[in-house]
Amino acid sequence: MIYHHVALNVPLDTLLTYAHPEALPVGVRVAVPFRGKTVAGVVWAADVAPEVDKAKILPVTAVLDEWVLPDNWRAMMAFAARYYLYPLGQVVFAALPQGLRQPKPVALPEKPLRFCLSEAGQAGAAPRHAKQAALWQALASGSLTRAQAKAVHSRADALLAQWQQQGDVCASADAAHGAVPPTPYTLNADQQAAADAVRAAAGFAPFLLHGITGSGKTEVYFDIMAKVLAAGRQVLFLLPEINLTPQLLARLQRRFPHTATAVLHSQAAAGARTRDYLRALNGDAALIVGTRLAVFTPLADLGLVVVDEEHDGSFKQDSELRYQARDLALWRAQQAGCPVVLGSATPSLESWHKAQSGRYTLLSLNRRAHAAARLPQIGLADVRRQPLEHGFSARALQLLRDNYAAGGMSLVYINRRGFAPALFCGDCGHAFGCPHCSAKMVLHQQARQLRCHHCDFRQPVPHICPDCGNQDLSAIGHGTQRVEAYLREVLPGAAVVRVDRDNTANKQDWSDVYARIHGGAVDVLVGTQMLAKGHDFARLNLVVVLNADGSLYSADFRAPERLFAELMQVAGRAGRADSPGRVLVQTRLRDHAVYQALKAQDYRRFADAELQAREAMQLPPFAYTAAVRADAPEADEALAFLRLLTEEMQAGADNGFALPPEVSLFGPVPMLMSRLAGRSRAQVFLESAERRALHRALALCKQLLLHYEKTHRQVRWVIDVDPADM
DNA sequence: AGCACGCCGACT
DNA sequence: GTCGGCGTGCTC
Repeated sequence: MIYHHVALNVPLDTLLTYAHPEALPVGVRVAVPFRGKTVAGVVWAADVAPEVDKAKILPVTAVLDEWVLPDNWRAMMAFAARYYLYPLGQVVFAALPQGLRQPKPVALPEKPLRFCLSEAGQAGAAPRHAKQAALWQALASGSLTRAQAKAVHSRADALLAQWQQQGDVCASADAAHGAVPPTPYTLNADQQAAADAVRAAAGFAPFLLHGITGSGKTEVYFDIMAKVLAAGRQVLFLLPEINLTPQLLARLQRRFPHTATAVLHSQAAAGARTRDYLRALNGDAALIVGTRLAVFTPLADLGLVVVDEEHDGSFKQDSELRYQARDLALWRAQQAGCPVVLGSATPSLESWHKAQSGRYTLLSLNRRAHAAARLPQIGLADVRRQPLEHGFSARALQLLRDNYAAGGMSLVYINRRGFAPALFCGDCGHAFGCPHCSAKMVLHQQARQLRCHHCDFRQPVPHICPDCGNQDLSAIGHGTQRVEAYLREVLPGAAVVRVDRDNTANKQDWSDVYARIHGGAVDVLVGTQMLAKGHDFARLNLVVVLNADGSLYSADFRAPERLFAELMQVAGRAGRADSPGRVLVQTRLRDHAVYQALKAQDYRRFADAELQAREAMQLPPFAYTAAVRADAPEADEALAFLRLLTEEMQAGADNGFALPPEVSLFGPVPMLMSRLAGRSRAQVFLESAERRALHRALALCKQLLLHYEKTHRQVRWVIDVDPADM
């Protein structure tokens, strides 16, 4: 019997050992018995010396597949497990699509047939019928898969069969790489320089593409991708969920019509995801486009990585395996020895710092791609001493009225759902908090409910104060619903549409609203973050931002960075076509660096000032950080649990758990939201200028956590490496 | 994570 | 006497 280490989907830090008559290839999926059930596993090592009693070792039930997960993919899994201190088996299963997590065989998808014109076909004449001629033309310019042909002509199946029989069309069963047509547009000088720099790169080469909104980053990506695809290599293209729209996919399809494309994101159907995953593994897909989870796709021959909107928070997974897809994408590019392009109008300070210090090559697009499109004018309304009408300054109202009168479309941006963010007793000051969280309940007028936006607890709106019996309860502050109601009042006749999670829960709702906006049937949009990203609204020429300051009062040092990126993005919604837009931001902190840089639309100024402050405080990117978080049902229980850990590490005595001298430890402290969904929460912060020292400290933390969790079974804990927020 | 094993209170 | 509470430990 040969012994094998097998990775299973269990929270164990060791691999389990199984026996098989012959040595199995590493990376092959197997079915194995585990606790009386049959589960899937991935062979990690063959011919190992068993560390456990041989009598306990069970035989492999079945070898599932004829293909294996490649070595470079397994190396990434091992890296992620080490870096994020997460059990290897669970990393492996987090990286597999649902269809490969079950102990069932899965065959590689058949190589899609590609159709092209035969010599006879090329010599012959195109059909007269216009639609048929279009398909014929498409076949003449390069090979098409069945699906691609169908996109050109709905009855492509029958036509292909007919033409094949006539000998005009032939089919072949390979080539993920069809012909890459020449670039259909002309890059401007900045775009060309950026594309040339990446095209000239050999081996691992990281680039930061900083391009203002509308500067045409996508055309630069496409131009670079064209070269790599034409060379027959694979491209991994990552983007935030919100940007992975049918519009973008259609654009890719138009630009690379003959390239086999895999689309990987959480919304994709399970079967399609497994199929695309395996096509990428097998080299049958050349372009792999997707959200953060696509970074785990096994790839046969990676030649380029692109991360669009690299600053976007959605690249960080905030549960289970807490990975940062942008960082893993860089690791993959390094492993594959290929260029990686990170693109953004407002890069993360981590990436900007690396570009400034020369570790990344900075590429800048400083002009809007369409010369006619001018940058929006951004103004600040100081609302410190102004009386506000339902949250609006007089200037904001005037702009909205004028724009409506002139037939423009406006966006009122407010980062609060609901009617009012809080309900108070006018007499005794009682505030209605969530019974399960340390947060105020939000008033939802239409639903006649108080709702907690953190745990979704709901209760009917009370009419009397539970403390003093007073009936004078007042709603404080403004949410989207209240703003919407007020705008209908002051702009009679205007079509006011609210877009937030409450009324746009599903895709259908959104596409309905989207269609109305594009049909020109909307005068004023009221919305939250949902509206900030991804979509262009041609008529939109005025953006009013209410009450943006909130996050700047928070203790999170990344709040200004995020607010700046968010406001730049919202501002970019205004006037993207041919008329310059106007933006008015209401603030009580007009002198804050965020607003001054926003007004000047000067990312560099903001980033450089912010980096100076970060350096002075020894915060990221000048230090590496990690958080150890715990939660438990009882108040202070999480705090007490983490104290066990920190006391051991700071005891001074050499108990084997002493904190390395290069690492600073802060806490434990209750989390900002100290109670969530009925559990108390606390965290410890670790920080070091040296990554290795930080990881040594985390390894000690993990040992202690595994030890103490045995006697504190109600406590749950997580280690978050490079946490995104505090 | 699950799931079985085990050692103490309230029931037939 | 037993049924079952969930503390403890293990999974190849």
